[in-house]
Amino acid sequence: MIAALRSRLLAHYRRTARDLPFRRTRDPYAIWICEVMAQQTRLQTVLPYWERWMARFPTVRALADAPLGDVLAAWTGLGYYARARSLHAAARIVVDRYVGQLPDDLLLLRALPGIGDYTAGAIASIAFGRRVPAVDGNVARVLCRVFAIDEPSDAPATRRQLWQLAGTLVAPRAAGDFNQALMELGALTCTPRSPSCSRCPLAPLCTAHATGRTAELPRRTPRRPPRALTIDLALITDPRGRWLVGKRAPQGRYGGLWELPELAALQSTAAHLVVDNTPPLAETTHSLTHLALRYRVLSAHLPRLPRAAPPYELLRRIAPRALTQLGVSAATLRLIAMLQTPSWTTAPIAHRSSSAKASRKSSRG
DNA sequence: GACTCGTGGGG
DNA sequence: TCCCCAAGAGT
Repeated sequence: MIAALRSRLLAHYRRTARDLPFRRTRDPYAIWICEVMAQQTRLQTVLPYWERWMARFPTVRALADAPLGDVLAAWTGLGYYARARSLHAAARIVVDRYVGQLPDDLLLLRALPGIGDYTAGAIASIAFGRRVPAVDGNVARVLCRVFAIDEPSDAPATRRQLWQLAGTLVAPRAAGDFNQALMELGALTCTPRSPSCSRCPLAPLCTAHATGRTAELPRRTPRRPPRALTIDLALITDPRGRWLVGKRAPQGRYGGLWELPELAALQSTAAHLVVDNTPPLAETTHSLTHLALRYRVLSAHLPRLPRAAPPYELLRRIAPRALTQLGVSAATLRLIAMLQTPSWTTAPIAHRSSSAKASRKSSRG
């Protein structure tokens, strides 16, 4: 069974594997960057970011030497910004402790910030040929179906079981290919809904397929509905057309990124803040996994630059065009575009939601 | 163990 | 339109 699974999977992979740019390198750093970018993010989304990143920060040392602000700017739009902060911190550790060479040991990799069980296994197997498993969402789904695992795939006990199982399956002399093959099978063939069993190399071995249960496996635990949160932002323009912007403290949501300051933060520190009694200049909704944000941009006035106040560690005045070159969130990019686009700002209120496909990809650089 | 942390593609 | 869920990690 194990031998058949390995040989079928590897043969299928070697015949059909996508020609992805990061599969053309064995540079552990390049693979590391790719794996971190791919956390909870589709490969298709990652590709252009990875290409730009490798040109901008070609080596561990280049990354370690760069200011965090440059690193966050390169991450703008990718989400989960703690990944960029961890990557930067880890690069400095690798330079200080390992003379710029990523360690080839699973536990040493696992100890670096931003590298958890999956990423450690992926780097160790793909970049260093170690015989270790790497269980991501794809692998969990494939294994739950092939072995008809009935418990929710994200339950801790199930996850332990899946890692143990994957460990016994990994091909001894082709661990990197084996792990990638399992992931690619989950991404392209054994998909969450309507899997393509007719062209799956594991279908003859798959219990879910044999028993007609591919639709109900893996079992999923229901997700709680997102909490609604309205955040009012201040647009404060000086005579030179610069905007007051804040740099968020490094921890938490959007940590280290720049944005229009939250009204509440300014009110806690600025005595002479005046908020115009007019409709919002722009308004947008922005959905996170567990949060439904609603941003409103209100026109306001402030005679002097206020002290920084949480969640901001810095407040500055800056030209809107320059703001888009700093580390900002996708939501901030969209708000900037709305505030600068005549057809939006001449209307009483500019409305856009994160699901409005027309609002995608503003100008950046 | 339960939460938090982004964004976008696809059904 | 809405919902699901991505080559997860940290607290």
